Amino acid sequence: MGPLHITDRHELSYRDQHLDVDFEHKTALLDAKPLGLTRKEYDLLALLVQNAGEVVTRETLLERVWGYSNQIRTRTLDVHIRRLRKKLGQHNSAYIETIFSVGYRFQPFRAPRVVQRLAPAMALGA
Amino acid sequence: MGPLHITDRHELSYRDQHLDVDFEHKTALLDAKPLGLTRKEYDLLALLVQNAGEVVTRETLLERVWGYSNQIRTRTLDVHIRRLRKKLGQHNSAYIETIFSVGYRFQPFRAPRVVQRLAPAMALGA
DNA sequence: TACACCTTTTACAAAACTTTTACAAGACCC
DNA sequence: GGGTCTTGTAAAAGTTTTGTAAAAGGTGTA
Repeated sequence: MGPLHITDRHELSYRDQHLDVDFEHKTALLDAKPLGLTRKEYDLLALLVQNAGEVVTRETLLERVWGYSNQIRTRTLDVHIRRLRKKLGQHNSAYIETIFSVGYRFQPFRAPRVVQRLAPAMALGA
Repeated sequence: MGPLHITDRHELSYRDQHLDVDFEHKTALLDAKPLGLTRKEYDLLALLVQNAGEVVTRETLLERVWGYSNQIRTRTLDVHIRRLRKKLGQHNSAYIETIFSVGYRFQPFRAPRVVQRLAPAMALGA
């Protein structure tokens, strides 16, 4: 049906302290209660969650969730992001970050923020 | 002998005791915390860092980061340098040198040399 | 058809970012 | 020191991107 085929990672679900996304059944729970996402909202959240910790560009989102080729000017992504955040309630801003002029990034709840660990310094006097 | 060995090669990242620049993800960490650079700030820092130890002329910076041809009079480079330095915090002046009338130079962090005093010079009230 | 629900667009507000402006401060040369 | 050019800085102005509410459009179903 949808233009979306998520196979980047083969996780069956995502779970953290508050959010629970079941990729098999395409459902999402927040604090154990159904989020009641629409199709597009779910697709959007799923794509972000499956790339948790990494920026997903607007272009990618529009292509994978909407099937839009580039160069299409629309605000529908913004509107869906807004509704997603609304349904995520208190945690919304912690979950979905805006990367200005690039896209959005889903951050796991209270996740370690460091993408790449600092290696033990090669410092002389360390 | 610095931690960085850049010639013409495309390094994936730069790293020293405090600063960590990921050219792939276009992110920068200072003491393991995201630096929160804007696009232009990142581009500017990246270009300087990729030429660490060498002077990058104003002309080059304006051309590569801004796409400005020569002979354009603008202060935007200065302003961006200032904001970069601000975000680099304490280490800013050590990191970004001004080469008067020429340009700027990024210098890899060097651990402050421990001065070996022969006498027990812990004289605070000197 | 009428209705309920979902999606997209529209129009404007707000926020983020960039550039310019104006002047202060510093560097260089005589 | 005085003159001149360059850089530093703060703030204003300008531009672009994102947020938001509401309306309009679309789809499926009873």
